[in-house]
Amino acid sequence: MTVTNDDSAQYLIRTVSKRSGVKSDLVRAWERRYQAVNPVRTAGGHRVYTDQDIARLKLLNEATNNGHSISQIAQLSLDDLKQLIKEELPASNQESIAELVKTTSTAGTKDRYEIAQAYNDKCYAAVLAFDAQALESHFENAIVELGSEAFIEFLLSPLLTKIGERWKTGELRPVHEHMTSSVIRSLTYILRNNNPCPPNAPRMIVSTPIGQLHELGALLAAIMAELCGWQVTYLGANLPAEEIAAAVRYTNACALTLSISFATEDNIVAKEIRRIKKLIGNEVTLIVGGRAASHFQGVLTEVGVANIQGYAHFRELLKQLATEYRAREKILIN
Amino acid sequence: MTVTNDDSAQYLIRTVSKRSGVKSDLVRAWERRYQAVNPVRTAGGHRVYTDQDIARLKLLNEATNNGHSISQIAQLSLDDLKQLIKEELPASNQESIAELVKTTSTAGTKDRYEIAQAYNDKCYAAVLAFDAQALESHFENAIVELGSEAFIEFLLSPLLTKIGERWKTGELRPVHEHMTSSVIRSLTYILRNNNPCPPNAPRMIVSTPIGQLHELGALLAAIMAELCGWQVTYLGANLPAEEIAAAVRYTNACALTLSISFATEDNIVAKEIRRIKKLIGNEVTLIVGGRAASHFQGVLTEVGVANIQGYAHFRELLKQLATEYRAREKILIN
DNA sequence: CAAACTTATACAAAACATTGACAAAAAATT
DNA sequence: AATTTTTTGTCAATGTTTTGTATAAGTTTG
Repeated sequence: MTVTNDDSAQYLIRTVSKRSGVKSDLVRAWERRYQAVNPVRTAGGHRVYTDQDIARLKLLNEATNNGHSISQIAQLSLDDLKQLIKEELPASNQESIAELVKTTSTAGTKDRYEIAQAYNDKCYAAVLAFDAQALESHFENAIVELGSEAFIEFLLSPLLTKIGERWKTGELRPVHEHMTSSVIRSLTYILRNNNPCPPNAPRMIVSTPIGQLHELGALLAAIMAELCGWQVTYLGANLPAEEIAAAVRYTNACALTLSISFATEDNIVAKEIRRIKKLIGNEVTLIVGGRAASHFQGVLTEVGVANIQGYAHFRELLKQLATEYRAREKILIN
Repeated sequence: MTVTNDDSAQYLIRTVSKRSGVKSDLVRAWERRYQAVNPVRTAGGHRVYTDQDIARLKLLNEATNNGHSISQIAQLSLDDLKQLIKEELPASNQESIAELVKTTSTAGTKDRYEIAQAYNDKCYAAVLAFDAQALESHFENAIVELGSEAFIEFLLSPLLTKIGERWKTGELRPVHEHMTSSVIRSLTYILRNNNPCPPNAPRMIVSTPIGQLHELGALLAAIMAELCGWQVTYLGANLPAEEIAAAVRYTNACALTLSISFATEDNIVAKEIRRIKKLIGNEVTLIVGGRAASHFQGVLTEVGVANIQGYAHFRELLKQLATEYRAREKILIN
């Protein structure tokens, strides 16, 4: 959440002073005498500071209050300053420092997978404990730390698979899945804002056919599609063929993704898929995925639908289709 | 996200000034000096603004009142501005300023109602056109302009009622409701962050009994409860009694709210309510509301549940129960 | 035509910059 | 221990920039 974007927010000296606790005059003196900060200037000459500068001054202030002489520490790096404070204050107000450390700690690509693994354990524990707040909090941190792509590939996708398995063994109840869906649904807001959808994005509908009550797979599909540059309308689970087809019509979608995660012995799902295919026609690409999709292989091949095989496959398909449809759009315009 | 849709541009500078709290002259100055907004012009040269512009100016006003210099923030995106305001709020002795801002820049309740009315029309049009993006955008702007409370009371609540009615007449299809639910679900993230839940908030589960597929009412209840200081776990629609009761147990919730918006002739709902009541016992307060709740008046009185009568009633009950449970908590601690 | 909008220019208060000075505290030297 | 020197926070004087507001003269709108 506390994403420090160097370009986005810049502050004048008054604000910096308020936030860092160092008086304006002193900020200037520290700059003049020891180059403690290097603010850029406006056309008129006013100093303009970044979030990092504020963090720096905050730490410098704390260090000087602890007895360090400003001339000696003014030019230290942010990390060195954090180290300094950490050693000095073992017990007291560490929240602010903890936050500062968090904002600047950048994960190397190497340990991303391990980080995701750790989050995975924490998140699953939160699901098991039915702690929605903890789950949301872990997700938020993970998105910041891993980035949207890695978040989905290394955390969300495996986690949902795990939940699906544990649900079958009876370790988790349906409510666990409902609660998780609810949390993930509200997360889509963050993910969407991290990756704003391009202007000419192709449209997609994501849902679940009637009888399929599990929406985690569909949610994952929707999030992935948005990250691959689609403009997704997510409808939730358990919708009859006519409704899904109506949504496709209304939005002029060029693709429809259905998630099937539960194998039923009746042939309702097969019937629904046939009806949907008939209603949307051949112009709209129908994609079917999910844990139990292969159980209905017969129908899928019958109506000519590729069965999605895992994360990478879906991603590839999404990107390929997106470029394809964008190209077609261009031709139509010209 | 921040698609400036020229079609929706419609306000002249006088209206913009009133709604945003920024004087007309200043609006023009901010545009001239810093390109804070880019209104379209009429044939004659008059500026025409969008809802987004209003939201933008409102945020800019708040930020400058918080000490940010207009030249530094004028070109930030809407999201960055929201972020900025959010970061400022937890800072310590700013209450006085925040209050001043509230009292000076907030539209009166009369104006608010009218503003909400305008948004209501736009939002309903977006629902009818099945335009999820437009709907979300309108909601976001409305939250900035009206504040969370008024947003719910004057916009969300009437809108959902309207949707329910139109659904019955056949003007809207079930998909419309699903799409709307989806948008509102992702909105809960904003609303939750606007009103962070207090540390000792009593817990509540919100859901819909089996057979009740409409979740709009439940969503509204969940959002309202969160704004009244509850820590809500939202489970979505159509859950069997055992699952709901399990969620209550897991979370140690002291209240359970069920929404019933569709009157069925079978007695499944009545049965489910009886079972739920039995499972959760008398320690947990059961609240039942929704358009069709009165249809089941018999069961409700039988198990001793108050039937919610409208927005104000529910709000009162929520606040009263919250203080009650917090008091009980205190006694248990001492 | 009147009300509201436009541009352009002007103006003053608040905030910022620079320079230089000053005194208390800390450190070094005698 | 006493004295000198350095460090460091604060302040004052003076000029510039930023920013909200105001005025004047012309144009658009209903």
